Amino acid sequence: MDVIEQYIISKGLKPGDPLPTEARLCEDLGVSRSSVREAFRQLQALDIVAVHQGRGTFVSDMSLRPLVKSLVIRASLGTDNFTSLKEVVEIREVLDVGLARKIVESMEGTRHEELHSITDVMIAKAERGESFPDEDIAFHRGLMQSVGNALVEQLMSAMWIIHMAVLPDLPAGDQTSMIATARAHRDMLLASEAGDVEGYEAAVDAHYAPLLRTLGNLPSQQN
Amino acid sequence: MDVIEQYIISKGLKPGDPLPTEARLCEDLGVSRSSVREAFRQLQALDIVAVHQGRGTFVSDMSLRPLVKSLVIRASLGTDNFTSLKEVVEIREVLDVGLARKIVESMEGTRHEELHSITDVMIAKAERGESFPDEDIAFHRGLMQSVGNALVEQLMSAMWIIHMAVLPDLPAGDQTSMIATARAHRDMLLASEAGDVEGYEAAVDAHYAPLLRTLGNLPSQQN
DNA sequence: AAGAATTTGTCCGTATGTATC
DNA sequence: AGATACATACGGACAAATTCT
Repeated sequence: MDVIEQYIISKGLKPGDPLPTEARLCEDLGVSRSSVREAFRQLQALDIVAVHQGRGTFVSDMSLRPLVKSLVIRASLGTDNFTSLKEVVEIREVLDVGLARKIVESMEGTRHEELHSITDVMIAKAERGESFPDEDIAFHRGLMQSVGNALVEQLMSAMWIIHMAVLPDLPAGDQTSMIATARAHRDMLLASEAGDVEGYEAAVDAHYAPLLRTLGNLPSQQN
Repeated sequence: MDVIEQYIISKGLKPGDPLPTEARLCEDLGVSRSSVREAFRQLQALDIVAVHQGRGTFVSDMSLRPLVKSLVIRASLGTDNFTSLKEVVEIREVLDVGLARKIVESMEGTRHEELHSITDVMIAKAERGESFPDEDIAFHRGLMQSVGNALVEQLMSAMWIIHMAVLPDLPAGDQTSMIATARAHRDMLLASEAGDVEGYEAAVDAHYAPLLRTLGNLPSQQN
């Protein structure tokens, strides 16, 4: 495994570049095919390489999918499922709050039509009693994009995916909370465009409040 | 792999619990040793299971070590190494800023002697021109502990380990920056104990300023 | 369009190193 | 010290998928 890693780094390979075949590596490294395959499997699990039957093995894009898988399982195993989920939601909130200044700084004075239409759809759906997971993730992704940090973006998306994987159904609970959540999104957008950091932080609070209240009160459940 | 995951989840196994032996799984699932081993290798890479020769395979603690490995390689491959590293440092900063209110809230009115002695050592070392990586990680870990979110703690530690793995040497650069960084740590602590959120945020800024300046100005380098 | 070549997926059998009792 | 249980490693064979001729 380490040898292959060093190979990728030393050759400066980029995602998509092909790696030597299993047979080739057996010769070069003087090990059996099983060993090469087990090494590739580990790198595959980390999304460092991608293996395709009949084609070969390639450098992958090293996404945060492994993190998601690991944390989803972890959340499914905690004494009560909601402590783990609460930690994930808190990270989401910490990222939103921690990026407040950067986001407001880069959004101030602009107007993002696509984000506005997303929040409009959110509020409309909430008033009809529908949930809006797709709009939710799209909104947060859009906000994060403005800071120009790919890792932050992926981390936020990862936490959101974990969130939905552990608790697929309700994003908030009753319709009152859903409408409040939808409006909080709009308030976040408006505050950022207005350059109002405090307003943005308050909206983030309002955004997570109903969810955290639900998680705090909910009893434990077995899976 | 999925079958084993489901096995862990359905049986509600906790870290340390033993899994069936490879031979056993071969029979139960009707597959060969190689397949079982390759599945275990993937789960091992994700730190979901731990394999011990001569003893067996056990549920592991699902740490964020896989994330570290993945991001270290990613950072070693970016067009210039410092864009990746800068993203990691920015996440550290976002976590510190995003946790400001929670930290100050839980620290206000208390006095953490061990954290004070850490910052004292930091400042002393900085004035002697020595770096202080151990004290640095210990300090941030100690602060994070007060919020009672294990995931946040691990995420912060992971980012710090990546940081040091990619840039093992200088934490800041010249001695002036090092002293400023050391003092910023003390200011973070004092502000949190005084319940001063704005002061805490300012100290966080001062803490990361020299580092981000260095990263922003440094030219790219090959590994 | 058919067949050959390449490459990964799976399986089997055997021998070896390691930990536990 | 010996026996047992278990993972590690190797080599060979065939199947399945993809690509090339």
